[in-house]
Amino acid sequence: MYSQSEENYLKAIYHLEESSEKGVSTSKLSEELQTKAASVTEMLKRLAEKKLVNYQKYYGVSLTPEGKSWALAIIRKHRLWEYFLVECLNFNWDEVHEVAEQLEHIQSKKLVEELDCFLGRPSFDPHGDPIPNAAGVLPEFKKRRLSEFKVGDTLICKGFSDASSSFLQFLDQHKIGLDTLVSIKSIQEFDESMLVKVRKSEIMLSKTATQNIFVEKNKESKIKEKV
Amino acid sequence: MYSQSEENYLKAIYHLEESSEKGVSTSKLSEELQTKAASVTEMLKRLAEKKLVNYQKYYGVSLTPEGKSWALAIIRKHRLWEYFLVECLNFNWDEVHEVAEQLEHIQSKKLVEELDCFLGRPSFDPHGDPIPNAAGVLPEFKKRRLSEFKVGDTLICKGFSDASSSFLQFLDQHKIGLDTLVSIKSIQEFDESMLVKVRKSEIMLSKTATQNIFVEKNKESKIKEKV
DNA sequence: TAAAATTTTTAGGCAAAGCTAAATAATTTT
DNA sequence: AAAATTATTTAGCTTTGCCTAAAAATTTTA
Repeated sequence: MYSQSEENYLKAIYHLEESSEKGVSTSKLSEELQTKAASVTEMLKRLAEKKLVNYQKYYGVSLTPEGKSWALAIIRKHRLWEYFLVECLNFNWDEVHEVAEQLEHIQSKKLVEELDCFLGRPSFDPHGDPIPNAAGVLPEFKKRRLSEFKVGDTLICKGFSDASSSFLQFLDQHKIGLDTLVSIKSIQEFDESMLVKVRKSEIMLSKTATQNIFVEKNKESKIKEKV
Repeated sequence: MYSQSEENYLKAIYHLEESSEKGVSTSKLSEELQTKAASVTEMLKRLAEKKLVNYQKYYGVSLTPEGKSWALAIIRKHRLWEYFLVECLNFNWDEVHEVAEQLEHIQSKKLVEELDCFLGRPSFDPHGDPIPNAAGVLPEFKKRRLSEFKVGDTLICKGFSDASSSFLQFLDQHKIGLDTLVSIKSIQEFDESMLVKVRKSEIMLSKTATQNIFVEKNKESKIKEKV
């Protein structure tokens, strides 16, 4: 339907709209996409003709509803593929982006829906970013960091921030990955480090670490609490 | 490394070299790729410069070892993705081609190797076509049709010919799919139809049907025979 | 508020990959 | 063996998406 290049522009505009109050300018886009401003201008004219963006010479650009919904569809694909790569194909979180950039442009409604289903309709990708559903709606609950919880809570790891490879290796060593169960045993007051239980063993996590681990409340553990 | 278009040419040349004794001509290629002969000539010159093909004006084209190995890499990806789509994502055999045409161009060594591993290193795709290994070597044993076997043999379905959708539905109804076990109970002499056992039930298959089902000898059943 | 600085757009090019029409080479027919 | 037919290549044009350099608009600053 649209070219890879056009899709990349839509995605970039979407991300820039999200991450800043002001509108999206030609120069911001050119930096994001690593192209020259002149090329951006040209493309914006083309996208405006296709009614994917509102573009006013010299005054920046915004997505139309059509453009936004297309951007969300690409982001959905990107994040589902990232999830697949980490969950099924043993990729690390810092390796998935490049490949997902390619996979997100594959055109097939059925492919996306079946992949989503195969993966168990995940709500967050391995970086903790929300995955829009087929209708382009983002999950309501926002991502929460392990550092936000208290002693006694049991949580399921649902994502990790882009982090140094040493952090990554640390998690790997302790076999902390997507869907790993973690329960908080104690919290040191002075540095907010946590002693957590993972499977059979107890591990000490610094505040830096707990801020970079995204989690969800464990539904099963709620049941146990009641019993 | 190479563009999608270049890869499609390499693949097309490979297939035409396989399927006919004579060399590959500009017109054959232009028909295969649905482009004009003039465009083919242009591309062949480009591929020759990159040492992917041997090209002699007016006398057709052939792949160099480099070109052949690249073609096999693409075919490997194509068939692995087809296998994935059918096995994991509920695609039917007649739906996979279009999507695999896109997926085969994704560039990532790790992706291909991990996918291969995830799928259990299959030797044949859902159409019964052989999948080259990472070194570009095709599986030795060639595909065999159910119709070639005799009473008492137990076999594993490994592929199905491109067939009518009614054949497809028939197989679906009887839950005959990839890796389904089939054992031959009896063969009618006059029309070579087979009575086969699939799980709990017995099914009658016409010769047309048995010729379109590709199978492999079941290793486990060999063991049972010896016991 | 006018000059300076910055940002954006326009104009003109380039490469990839397709096209049509015309020219040329190869093959077949007479 | 020449003519006719068919296949292939060349030449010139189109679109996409990028580039540089120059021009124009906007914003900042003095």
